[in-house]
Amino acid sequence: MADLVYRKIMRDLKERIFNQEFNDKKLPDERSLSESYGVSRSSIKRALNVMAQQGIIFKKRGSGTFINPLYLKNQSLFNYEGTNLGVTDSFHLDGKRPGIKLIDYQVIPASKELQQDLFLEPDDFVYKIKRLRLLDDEPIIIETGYIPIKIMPGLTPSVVKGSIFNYLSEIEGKSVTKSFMSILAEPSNQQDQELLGLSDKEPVGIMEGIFFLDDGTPLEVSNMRVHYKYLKYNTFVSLDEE
Amino acid sequence: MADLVYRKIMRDLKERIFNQEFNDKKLPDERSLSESYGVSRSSIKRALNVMAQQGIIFKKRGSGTFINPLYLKNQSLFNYEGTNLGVTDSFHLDGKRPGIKLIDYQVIPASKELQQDLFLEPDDFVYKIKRLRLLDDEPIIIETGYIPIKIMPGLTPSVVKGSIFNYLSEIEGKSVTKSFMSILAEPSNQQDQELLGLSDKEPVGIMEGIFFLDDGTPLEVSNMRVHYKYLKYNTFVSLDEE
DNA sequence: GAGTGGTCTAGACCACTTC
DNA sequence: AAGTGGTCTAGACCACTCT
Repeated sequence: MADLVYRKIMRDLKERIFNQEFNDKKLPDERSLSESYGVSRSSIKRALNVMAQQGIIFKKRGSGTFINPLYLKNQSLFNYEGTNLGVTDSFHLDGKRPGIKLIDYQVIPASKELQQDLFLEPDDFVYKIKRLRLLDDEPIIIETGYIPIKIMPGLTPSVVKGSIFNYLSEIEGKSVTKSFMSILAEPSNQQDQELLGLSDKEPVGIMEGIFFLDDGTPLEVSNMRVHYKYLKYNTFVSLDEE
Repeated sequence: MADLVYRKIMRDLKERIFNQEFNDKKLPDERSLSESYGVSRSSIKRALNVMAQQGIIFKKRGSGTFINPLYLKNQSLFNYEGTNLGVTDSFHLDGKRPGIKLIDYQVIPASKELQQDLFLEPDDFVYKIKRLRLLDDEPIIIETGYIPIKIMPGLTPSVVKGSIFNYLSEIEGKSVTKSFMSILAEPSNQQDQELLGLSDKEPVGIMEGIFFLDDGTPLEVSNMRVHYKYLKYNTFVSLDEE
């Protein structure tokens, strides 16, 4: 995976950009890069395309390829890219210690809506998993997730106290790489206020969506009510399609 | 632009998917598609890659290419993709009539922070444009934007009452295709409550970020305080890099 | 006109899944 | 072993920018 030609070139170019090797903010043209790396122009293009999509560089037909000055000044922004899929993963920030408190865990019949979203039959069952996520013992997210039992028949309360996505990839070799998400905000309700320690004037952010396995199977419907101070969704949007 | 081979194929495949032509949720293999469309396999791959990135299909090495069932059931979701760049554009929803009320419009020296974000010199000036955006006369967004005068020397109050991005593309032939955005939420302040008609328990969503021209020039720093009922940011996230 | 990125082709070979 | 997607190459030709 990591030894693909175009990935090696990406890594190297990022490194060189970081080291200010191209001080006029302009990269060498594709044909030169192709020659100096000893690879085809297509592979160079592929590397550059991915980097352009990540916002690291801009390509301008007829004149060249340029470094996004923001990337130099604020590289940390670019680490949020593609953004938080797993939640445990995205909040390791600031050296704080993440924690999970299990609030509710049961197996229930899938509702109509869950049947739709997870592509289940009327007699299928799902785990309902409600957890409180903490950062240095401070509660920040109330997370309610629904996972079909037929996808994870071996799910146990002890697994649920950790990262389900990590369990999936380490133990079952399945990986979660795609999701639909909606992000919105609401006044906090009483439960939010109790569990997250909010006043009645403080809101929650809501991230709800569906997570998919890499083969397209919908894995989980998730609803996260986030302490508003911890809701920050960073994204780089490109309207090109490729 | 619209007559590229891989785009034609994308359009046609989407059409055929929509018409349920592939009722087993499986697309023909790439080599067959290549032959039946009379194009190279690379062009097929390109079309399929873009569609996979959009979440319309899933590719599974060794077994085939499959339609995301959510796309069939809920195609509307996929129209939000890449998501709101221009703001006027993204709120035409529901047949409501968008409006703009100009609150403040002046030219000021660029602050340190603006100099950083917009790559300006210490003696550069920016327009400060504060507008209230309406939907059917109901206020929904307080938008404060900063644009360097040297990029748009001809900006006038009358332009500012409409879509600046449309003006740019129609009159000056420049297009805005990329942005960094952060999305968060906060309790509303007094001005939010007055302008957006909120109670003190109702929050605002905040979308702040930088818009870029397609050549990489930063065009605008924008801060939008959104009535919480209208904040809904939909996104399809893929952790693959391409 | 020279330089640079964009699109497309044709084909070799690899990696994974399924039978 | 056959089928299917993934990576990579080499090269042709087009479209835009610069001067």
